[in-house]
Amino acid sequence: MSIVTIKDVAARAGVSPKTVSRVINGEDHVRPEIREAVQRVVAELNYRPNAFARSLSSSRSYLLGLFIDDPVSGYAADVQHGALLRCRERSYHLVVEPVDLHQPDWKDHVRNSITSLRLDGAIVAPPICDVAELIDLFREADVPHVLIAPSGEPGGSGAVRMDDRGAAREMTEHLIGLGHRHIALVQGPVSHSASARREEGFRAAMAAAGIAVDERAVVRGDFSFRSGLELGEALLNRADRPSAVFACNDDMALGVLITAMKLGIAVPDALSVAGFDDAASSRAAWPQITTIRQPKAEMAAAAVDILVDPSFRKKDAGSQAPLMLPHALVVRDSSGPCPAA
Amino acid sequence: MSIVTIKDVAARAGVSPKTVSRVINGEDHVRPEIREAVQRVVAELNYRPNAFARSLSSSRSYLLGLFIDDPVSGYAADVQHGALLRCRERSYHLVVEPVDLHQPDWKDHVRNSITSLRLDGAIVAPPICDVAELIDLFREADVPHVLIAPSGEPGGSGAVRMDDRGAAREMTEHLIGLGHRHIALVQGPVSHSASARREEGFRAAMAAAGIAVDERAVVRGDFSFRSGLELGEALLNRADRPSAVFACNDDMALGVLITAMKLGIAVPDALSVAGFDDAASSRAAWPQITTIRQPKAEMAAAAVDILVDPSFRKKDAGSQAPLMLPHALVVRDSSGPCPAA
DNA sequence: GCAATATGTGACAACGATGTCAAAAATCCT
DNA sequence: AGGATTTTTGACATCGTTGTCACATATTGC
Repeated sequence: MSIVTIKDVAARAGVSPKTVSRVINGEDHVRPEIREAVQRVVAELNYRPNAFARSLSSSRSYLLGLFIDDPVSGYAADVQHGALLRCRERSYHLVVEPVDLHQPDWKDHVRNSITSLRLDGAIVAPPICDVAELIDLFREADVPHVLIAPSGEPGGSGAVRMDDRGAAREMTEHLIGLGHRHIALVQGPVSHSASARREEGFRAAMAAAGIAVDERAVVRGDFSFRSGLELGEALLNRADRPSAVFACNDDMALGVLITAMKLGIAVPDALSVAGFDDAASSRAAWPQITTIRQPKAEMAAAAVDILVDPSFRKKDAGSQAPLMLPHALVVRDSSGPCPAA
Repeated sequence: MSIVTIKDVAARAGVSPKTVSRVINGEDHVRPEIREAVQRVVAELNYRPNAFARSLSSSRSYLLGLFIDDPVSGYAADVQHGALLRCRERSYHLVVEPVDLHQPDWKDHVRNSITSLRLDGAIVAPPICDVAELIDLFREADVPHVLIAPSGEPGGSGAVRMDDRGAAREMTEHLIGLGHRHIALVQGPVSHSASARREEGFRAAMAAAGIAVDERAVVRGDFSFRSGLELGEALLNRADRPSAVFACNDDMALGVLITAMKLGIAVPDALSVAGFDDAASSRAAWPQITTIRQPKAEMAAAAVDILVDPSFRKKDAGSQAPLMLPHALVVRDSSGPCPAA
């Protein structure tokens, strides 16, 4: 027989299905000897509970949804991997749901996966963790959800984040410490709320060092390689070009780096470039890019923990402070002493 | 009431649940007027069938598994995205399952998802689509499965592939057409069966042009950026260095490109570099890398189609010829005329 | 107009687990 | 020892859908 059911196990072990169920789910009130006997039979028969039957009957789905804007990005891949492995440890499953806000029916897709799959919880990645319309969908359906690096205080939602402000400040201090005074900032898009926090950190560090920010050297990209290319060109062709560029993600930093290369500006000798994210591209560049390591996988794993942890399911969920995970400054070869200094 | 069941719809429409079921599943034998009436009620009540109940009852799970070696790679992301979107169109769901052959219990994980989730089908990405032990797991469980770009003729399994041999041949011909005679080949790892086919294509083109292959310039990497870096260094430091390097994937091509840059060798003026894959890195490099566009998302989508198509479920599944999807030569800036020519 | 066939429709029993609750067994008290 | 607990166990209903099969209603052919 190909498919082993709980009844088969029960029959073989000489107990009722319910008792087998108890053993499987690690519940109390089973005599140790019986528990062992059942476990032996489970192993013998190689029995695996049918996830659907279990979900149907228990009204828990053992399914978590990961809602992502752009599932092809490296950021998404890291987040997904972190969530996936933790789900596996907890014997949950993960369903990845791309959310394309440009499509008119994106809400239907989300509602569909919520109700049809009866998700036990949702993880919402940036930048869509800041889309109120989306979050409301989870609220309405009463689905516990954790936001990764959201903008504000997420009332009623769980949240996991890193200290974007502090990290940007550290990076800026690193550049200042190398003697740089004229530092450009390549901002991220307004839609990513982390952008604003990184800018804050940058300005805080500059202010603390008593350096005035050159406002014409604070420009805004869209986190794409291409925008880094374009903004780098604008920035580096100026007569009084900055001696360092801090880009708010690695793809843009790479764009700046390559522009410098095209223009014959040596990095890091004539120009320092810093990124943010520790994406694969920052290591596959030459020179390798100094950056901030974001705990992407760790944040996702923590989000899984929060959702799976029964204590989170209580009513006072929203009152818990957002979990803050540590980042790290990764100094590589694209940043060096200021030539003028 | 928060949860709408099929009974609610049936009651409101004045028919039996079974009839509603028929409408939902697009079955025959429902009078058009009734069908419409039911559909109206479904829309009104915003009813979504409970996926678990449906699966339990019908013994179809509407779930496909995607088995991937390294879920963080860009290749995986593209494959996953292609599969995901097609699944959505077909109203299936996708479960991503990382398979880490280094972990002793990888088989358990796979078996677990097969039996516990009752997968309707499996998609197996390279390189693990060539792992017989894994494929046997699907055979034993009688799970329809489609391999993406497998090595040999997959007896009993479905397959979707591209013409690696032809593509490599085209790329080599492109280089030869630019006047190159001394062309290096940076091979992929033996574990990736596509590697061998790409080498074949390379040799075929060279032979057809009557050019002898410099065997010392045929080296093997592991598809990583780092290996491209190292092999590039070995290749380009030789006295009689090749005028063109054809790397079997973009990451390695990027490694070669960056080595050339370090050594002060101008690309494409003094050296042409070609890649394979059309990964993001090939576009985020400078100069942008000439490469082969692999139909990654398309292969994945086709795999979904095959699995969902009932005709595939018939016994003669294996007899169908593997589906071949078109690639494209993408000429960008890293390849140019041979300087010596 | 009356069999013989199609075509709709619904009752009912699965699917394989868990929740509830009551019965049975073991343990604890004087 | 015997009643009061506590712990362990299983019968049975249930989750929300679909498969099966029988029935009711149209359609066809002669």
